[in-house]
Amino acid sequence: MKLARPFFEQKTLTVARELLGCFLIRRLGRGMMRAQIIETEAYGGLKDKASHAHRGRTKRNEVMFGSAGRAYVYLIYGKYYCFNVVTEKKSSPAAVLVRGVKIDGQKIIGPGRVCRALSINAGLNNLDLLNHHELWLERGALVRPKIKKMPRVGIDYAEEYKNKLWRFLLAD
DNA sequence: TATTTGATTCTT
DNA sequence: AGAATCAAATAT
Repeated sequence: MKLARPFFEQKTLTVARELLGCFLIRRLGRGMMRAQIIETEAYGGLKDKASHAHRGRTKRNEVMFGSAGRAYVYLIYGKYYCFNVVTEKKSSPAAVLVRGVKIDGQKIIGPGRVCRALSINAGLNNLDLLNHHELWLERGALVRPKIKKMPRVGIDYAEEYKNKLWRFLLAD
């Protein structure tokens, strides 16, 4: 079942937790890929010094200021793409980064690797995941999975926000 | 206009 | 431990 708007409008930490076990579906021509989300990170609001939205609206991050349920895709280090899902109401810029998935039983760890595996690039930035036939999200199992919390990766500059346990993983 | 940077990954 | 690589953010 496709995830709907109210799901994405929840608090970012809630969405980050509840996306674990859900499926990211990618359709490419005749082919279809089904990726189970196994690792996420929350990037919340204007205060979070690790968030792209921390210093206000820019060309890159403007999607985070839009409606929940859209894709925020950006290029990092000139080489890799990162895929995020926008959360919360329009006035509250926030997103959840998908850091790891499982496709056909194979773990793909790292946001750049996830995008490479699913052919996600900047052309998909700002697409509405609720109303799209090439990329969308579906609910996982109804039972609550066991979840691990950890500090986020690659944000040493984020001062008092760098040790927040806003990284979530499915416990194996 | 010029310089720096980065929610990473791969090679040495 | 260091390099790759570039669009966008920040500094000038």
